[in-house]
Amino acid sequence: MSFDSPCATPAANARPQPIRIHHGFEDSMRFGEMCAVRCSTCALRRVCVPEGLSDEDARRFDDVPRVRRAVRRGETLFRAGDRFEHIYAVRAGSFKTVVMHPDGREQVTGYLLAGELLGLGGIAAGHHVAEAVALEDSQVCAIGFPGLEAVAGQVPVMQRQLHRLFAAAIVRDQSQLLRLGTMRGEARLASFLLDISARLAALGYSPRSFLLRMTREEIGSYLGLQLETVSRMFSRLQARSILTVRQREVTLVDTLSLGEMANSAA
Amino acid sequence: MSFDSPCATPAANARPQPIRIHHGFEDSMRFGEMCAVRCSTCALRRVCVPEGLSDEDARRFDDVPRVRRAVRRGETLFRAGDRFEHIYAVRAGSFKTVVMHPDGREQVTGYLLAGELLGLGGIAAGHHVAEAVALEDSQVCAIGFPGLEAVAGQVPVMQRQLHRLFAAAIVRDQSQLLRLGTMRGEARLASFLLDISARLAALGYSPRSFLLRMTREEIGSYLGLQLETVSRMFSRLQARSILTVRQREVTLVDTLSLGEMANSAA
DNA sequence: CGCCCACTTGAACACCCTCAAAGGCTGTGG
DNA sequence: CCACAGCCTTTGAGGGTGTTCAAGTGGGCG
Repeated sequence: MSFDSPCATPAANARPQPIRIHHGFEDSMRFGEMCAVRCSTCALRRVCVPEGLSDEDARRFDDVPRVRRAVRRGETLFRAGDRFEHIYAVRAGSFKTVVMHPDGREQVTGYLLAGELLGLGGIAAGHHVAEAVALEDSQVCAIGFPGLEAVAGQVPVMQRQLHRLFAAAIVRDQSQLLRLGTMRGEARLASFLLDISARLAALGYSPRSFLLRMTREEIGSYLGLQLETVSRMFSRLQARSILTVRQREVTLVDTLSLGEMANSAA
Repeated sequence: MSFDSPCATPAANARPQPIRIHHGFEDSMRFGEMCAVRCSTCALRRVCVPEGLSDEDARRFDDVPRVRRAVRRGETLFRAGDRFEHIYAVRAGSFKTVVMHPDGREQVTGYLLAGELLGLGGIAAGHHVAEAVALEDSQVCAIGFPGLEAVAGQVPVMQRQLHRLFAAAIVRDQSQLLRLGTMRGEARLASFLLDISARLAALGYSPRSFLLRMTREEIGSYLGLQLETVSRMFSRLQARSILTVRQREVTLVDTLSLGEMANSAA
């Protein structure tokens, strides 16, 4: 987990290698490779970086040590107990975060898409408490946290953005708590699908048809259900013509009914 | 929700009024009253404020606009939709945070004790998403967030502490997600009680015997259970001599068994 | 004292889990 | 290219946990 790639020096620039990453990023890189990058040319700039940075501030932000890193599907970005040094911005692909129970059971606590931040919880104790696993071939920006803090201290608008992203993580967790605490299985799934749909839409993808990157078991863990229950719910929703499922490909048909289910008391 | 109390000018100091606040703080104040305070004399300093501040930094921190405020039991500190302006540090007493569902149901998402921060999620959207309600007569420090950010930008150790407190909120939420996602009702209650016990111990209170400040209904909402189920679980644990309950007064007897329950798969 | 609210306890039922079996998809190696 | 293994997914049946509805008790406060 150390950044010893020959490419990881701040001055170096990515030398693209023709390996396709999903989600249509124009540039690509070898897996395991890590390259210095600049945010000013990043497609996700409007998600990560605050609007209206002055040229000088933007330059200062680009000076934060930061490397891009490709993570293959199933690989872990960090594990519980790893020393906290970086936060990670998902650049392409998707991740799950998993918390381990003392007895070995796992709980999926997060499902992260492009533009979202990973690993923030690690600041509390100086080491990560969760594990982050790529759900597909993905890319992240690893941002050295001390450097980021230093810049945030000098550029108020950066600091504000950092805090907003912290808060966004808290709000995400809270809405997940709402799901687990008050909803029936069916409503949890409906709400989960609508949430993903909205987040994909915000990234410019189709909110109607998408590929789930988690297995039934992972979705179940995330929603506090068993994998069989998740499967049954999908079948039931399809039988009611509310959506169509084929393996992990979901197409929302009746978004209104889905919304009612997510918000209904029963 | 504006700070227009005559006492709320930065220079003024508290004029104690003999109203008792639980949890044994030496100084007290009238309810609804808001007074400027300094952290350097606060009993919770070691929880809120980082260790080893230089004198100069400590002075700068004390300059952050900040007022103490007494909140009577049942009163709300902020509501969902309120503009986000302050974060609140619990000084004495306890709070719950509640998220409202579109259909009117409520979900208790947090149970906050002295030294913990309230309202952080509001930064994300500029307004609060949850509601905070005092569970007993309590006191908070209301800290103007822009001012806090300004000081954090100048004093790295303050900034680090702020981030740590952010992260602590995330970690708290994650462990609650673990509870709701993987545990049976009984294990949830056991884990909840142990969590409270540990947090009270950290504040110097007895970890063995304490007063729950939430009703069965609120505990149930927090744990994703019905109030009847919570009541039954308490009765069952008492029948097994693992604890004793009388209304809201709980005494943990067999902490080992409680821990096993919280960590067991079944 | 009496009201109200919180809490307790019981019984029937619903939801979801557990166990089990079978079919489908994917990737690997022959 | 096919065969096979392994995992993911679906579906069924039965049982357990927690919910819902209902009634009754107890404590706190006016």
